[in-house]
Amino acid sequence: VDAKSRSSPIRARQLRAGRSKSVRGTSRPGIRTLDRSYFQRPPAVVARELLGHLLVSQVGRARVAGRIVETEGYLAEGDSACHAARGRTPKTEVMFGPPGMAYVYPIHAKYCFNVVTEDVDHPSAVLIRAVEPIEGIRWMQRRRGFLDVRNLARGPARLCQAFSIDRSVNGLDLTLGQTVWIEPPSARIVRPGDVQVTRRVGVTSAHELKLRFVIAGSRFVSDLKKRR
DNA sequence: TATAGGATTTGCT
DNA sequence: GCAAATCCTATAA
Repeated sequence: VDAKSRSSPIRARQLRAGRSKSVRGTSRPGIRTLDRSYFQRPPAVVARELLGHLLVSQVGRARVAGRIVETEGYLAEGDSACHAARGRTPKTEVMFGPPGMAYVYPIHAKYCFNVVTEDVDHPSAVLIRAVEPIEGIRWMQRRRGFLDVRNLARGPARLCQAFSIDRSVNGLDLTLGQTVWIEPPSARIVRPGDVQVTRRVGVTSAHELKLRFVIAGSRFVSDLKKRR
């Protein structure tokens, strides 16, 4: 890792991702990733549209995938619950960069996975809170230590454990289709009427904002209490 | 160096 | 329903 990449976590991650391409060989012609313009939109829009998309991770031979059923938006302005609201720090650095990058942060000895949205210096993101396991369930069960499919990726930290997402994924370019990426829905399109909008889970401020999006009726959402 | 608190999860009552 | 577990980050001293 040279001096330039050391000064930029994002660049460093890109370099690592580029190197891993030949090692892991996860980039295949068949993979359809979302391009940067998809993420270059307001977090509430991206959060809503990501429902039904496929979150994929591939580490070595372990490929796991799940249908996104719950997301939350975090705004660049007027949102005290957004980490970037406290300013630009090493932790929030990635949010201030280009859209389409992974923002992974540690909390309570666990991790949460976000996608950076909007433009540079406009720090917003979408938290992926839950997916419905679709592929690689055996890998998820091994990583989680639980067999119950319903609890494999129900909740942001559980999801990260099942998908093997940790701090090394922070700053990863999700448009590359390497290690972790998101694919458009192949079937079961989510209709507007199937989307439920509620207050966010767990935040200790900005309770008034309704930025949580769930596929109504899904058994795989993280918070089973009826929120408004 | 110390401390408080967090976009959580789990197990026990 | 409640509280412990667990550890990183930011802030203050």
